[in-house]
Amino acid sequence: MKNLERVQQIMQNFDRELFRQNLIQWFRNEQRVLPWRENQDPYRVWVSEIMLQQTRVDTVIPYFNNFLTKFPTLEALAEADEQEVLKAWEGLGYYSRARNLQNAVREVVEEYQGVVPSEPEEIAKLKGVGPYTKGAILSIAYDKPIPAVDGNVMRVLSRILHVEEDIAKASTKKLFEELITELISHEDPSSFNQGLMELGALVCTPKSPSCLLCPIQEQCRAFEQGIEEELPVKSSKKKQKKAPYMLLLIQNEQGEVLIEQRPSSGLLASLWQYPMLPLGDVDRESAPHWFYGEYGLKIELKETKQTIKHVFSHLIWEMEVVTAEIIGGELDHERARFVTLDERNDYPFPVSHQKAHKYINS
DNA sequence: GACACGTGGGC
DNA sequence: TGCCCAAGTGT
Repeated sequence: MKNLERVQQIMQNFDRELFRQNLIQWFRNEQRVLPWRENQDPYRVWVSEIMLQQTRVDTVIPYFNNFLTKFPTLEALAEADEQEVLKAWEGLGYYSRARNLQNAVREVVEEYQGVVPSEPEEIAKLKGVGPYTKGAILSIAYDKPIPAVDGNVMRVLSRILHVEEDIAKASTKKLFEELITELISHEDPSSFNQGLMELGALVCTPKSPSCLLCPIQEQCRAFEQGIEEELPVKSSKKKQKKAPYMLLLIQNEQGEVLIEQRPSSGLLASLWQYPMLPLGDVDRESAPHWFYGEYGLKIELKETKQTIKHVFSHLIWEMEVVTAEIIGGELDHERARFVTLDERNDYPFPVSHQKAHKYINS
């Protein structure tokens, strides 16, 4: 069935105006006080929407406040060093968001005279601004009736309208965008979009939704049938692959520790870490030889500490932490350097390697 | 369409 | 413990 046809089928006998009124009224009364809701500044809305991608509100709040203090304007962010931006993002995860945001902000400053574009076609070209973020910024900052479909919206609407399509599929997201296009309030698209998300966050939660408190209860098809817990339908993801490493803690005579910068693309791009070698590629016995070839330093393995386990969304690192002593050679590596423990604090580290900090002798 | 891309919290 | 999740995007 074509989407348009499916949309008509779903929307049959659904009172859109009642839905809009109840949702918007509820949002105006019940919305949380959040730092990015102080005003409609497109820059603030933009930063918040990027940070909130796949990330909880409670986690984002302190990062948002710190980020806006360090980079209060588009211009301030455009002029900042990338490393400084990554440091402000340290611990938030999905670090390409930070680099894409800064790139896009630089483009707005250079190509749009520092004004965040209010046209869908223009804002959609910016790096890191996908269909969701486009709709969120345009509706919240510019009051434009554009859909902003995230996980909340799909969950809430799948229940209210009884949609059984798998929300893990991209095609289902398109279906919801078309549904929202039919449903969205043109009077207050900002409260409508935010209301849908707020409802998903506060009432129509993934587990044990609070249907008795729901402003849309009388219109909810899932509640009517008592199947709210069965929706939305979502196919499960596969589990992570394990990747074993040896992580090396190496200090020179001054007590400085060896760190290196990760490649500028891929996992944890441009962040810093302790040298780490993939076990399996290299075994424990040949590790010093491998290390000499890579870094130009002759080392001797000393003490084996604990193994750090770090779970990512798609893989698991198991890092055996080993201290090593320098017995010769000279550091010869593009992206590696010795730093004092104080200096180390200025470098953005992924959480996985922050876990190794405590094994350093200081 | 499928997979890479982080982290911390809840049960 | 392990799995699911939380305001997605890029390739």
